Amino acid sequence: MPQNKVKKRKRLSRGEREQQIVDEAVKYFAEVGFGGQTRELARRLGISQSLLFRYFPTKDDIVKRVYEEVYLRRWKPEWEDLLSDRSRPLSDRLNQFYHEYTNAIFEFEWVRILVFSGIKGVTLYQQYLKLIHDKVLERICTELRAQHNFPEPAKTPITDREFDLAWNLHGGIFYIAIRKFIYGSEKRDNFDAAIEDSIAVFLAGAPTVFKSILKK
Amino acid sequence: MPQNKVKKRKRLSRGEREQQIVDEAVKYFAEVGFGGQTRELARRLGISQSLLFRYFPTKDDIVKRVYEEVYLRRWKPEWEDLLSDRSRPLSDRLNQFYHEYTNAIFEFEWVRILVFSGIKGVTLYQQYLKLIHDKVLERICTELRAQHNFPEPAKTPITDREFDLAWNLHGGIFYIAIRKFIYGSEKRDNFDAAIEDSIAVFLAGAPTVFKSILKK
DNA sequence: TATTAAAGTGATCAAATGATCAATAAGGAA
DNA sequence: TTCCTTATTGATCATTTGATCACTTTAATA
Repeated sequence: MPQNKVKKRKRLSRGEREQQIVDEAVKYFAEVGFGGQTRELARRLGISQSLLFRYFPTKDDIVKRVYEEVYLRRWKPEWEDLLSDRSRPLSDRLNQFYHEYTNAIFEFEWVRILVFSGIKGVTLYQQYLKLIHDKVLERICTELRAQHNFPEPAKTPITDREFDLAWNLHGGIFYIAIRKFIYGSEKRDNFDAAIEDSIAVFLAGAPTVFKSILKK
Repeated sequence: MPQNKVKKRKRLSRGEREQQIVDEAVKYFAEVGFGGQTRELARRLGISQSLLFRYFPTKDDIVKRVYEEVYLRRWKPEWEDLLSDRSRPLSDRLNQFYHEYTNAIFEFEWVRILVFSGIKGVTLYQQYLKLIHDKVLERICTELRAQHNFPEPAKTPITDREFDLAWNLHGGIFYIAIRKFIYGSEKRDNFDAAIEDSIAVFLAGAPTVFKSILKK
């Protein structure tokens, strides 16, 4: 009878092992928060705790790496073009963007790491908010103006109030993820209908308010 | 020259000391999260660390008490009547409600404890979301129907899609607080204008979507 | 097969941290 | 003033936990 195959599974290459550690760290910290212990992380990986410190000088370095892993790789640059593609109705573009965006983002690990990072006072998420501001909201406001023949942003810069409205749409959608993954109070999995409706309300209601904002 | 007045300030009554501990715990944990240490909390209170355990058996009991302290005492029952008061325009009612609500809620301690509690898996916040659902969103949907002569909820129950729209409004507003107190990316203090505009968009856009939801 | 660079481990340290308890002292009652 | 309840404290325990290091084992290479 052959040896039970429980042992002798070590000696990965530097790169492989490192990636394996990072992947498991993302899952683990998303589950328990960044207070999780290195021993438990090592146990889940099936390696000794000391090995972690061969790959990362301190626990904090693991945490930082987890941030990077989670924040990067999700944003698709083509979304920026999508939002600005005036050959299609704005409604279509917004629906496609938020459909794809929430598919990429509405995920247990991502949302929880995101919220935890805010608590740790990390600035990475602020950068992420800036990305949303610059690449999404700014475009939404611009396109909405174009659709209704309001002045271009080059002439009349987008006001705080316009950005606030776009934030309200975006925040309302993101708040679904918070209810689901942070508070566990939302049981559904598909939010396409909710998102479609939110966009419809926004497109039906925003022009009126934009108009009152933009008239001198 | 009299003794430096640094000492001899102890022996409060049971009730006073307990309240003092709770108040400081709210501030402290809101600042650093529930990973904060009992020694530091005691230091801020100017008492010995061991005294904390005379008032609370474990640190976790302090944490639980902090939850209660933060969640209760903020909700004003008169808001429920306010939202249903059909002698006033719905727009006025919503504006007054969200003005008062955000004034009561948009506070460093409250928002952060709220988010932390989600992370600790505590059910208290789920109760809070249920409160919002039952006392706020349900009323908003009902009033919006009434304003546009749609069927009453007693006849046709409010649908998920209608609740989703109300959540979008509410979540968008609450997301302002998250940006401000969790991520520190929002520097302003007054959000009345942003809230007014969000409500205006909702009231202008929602009826159309409600109509398409409610027609068979 | 022998060599060797480096992946991996177990033992252990040191600091942090929740909790306990015997001793102290404040301050109201007698 | 004296007594006595109890609020308060300092010392200390027991665990947890991040980090270190000398030693072991793997597997590519000559």
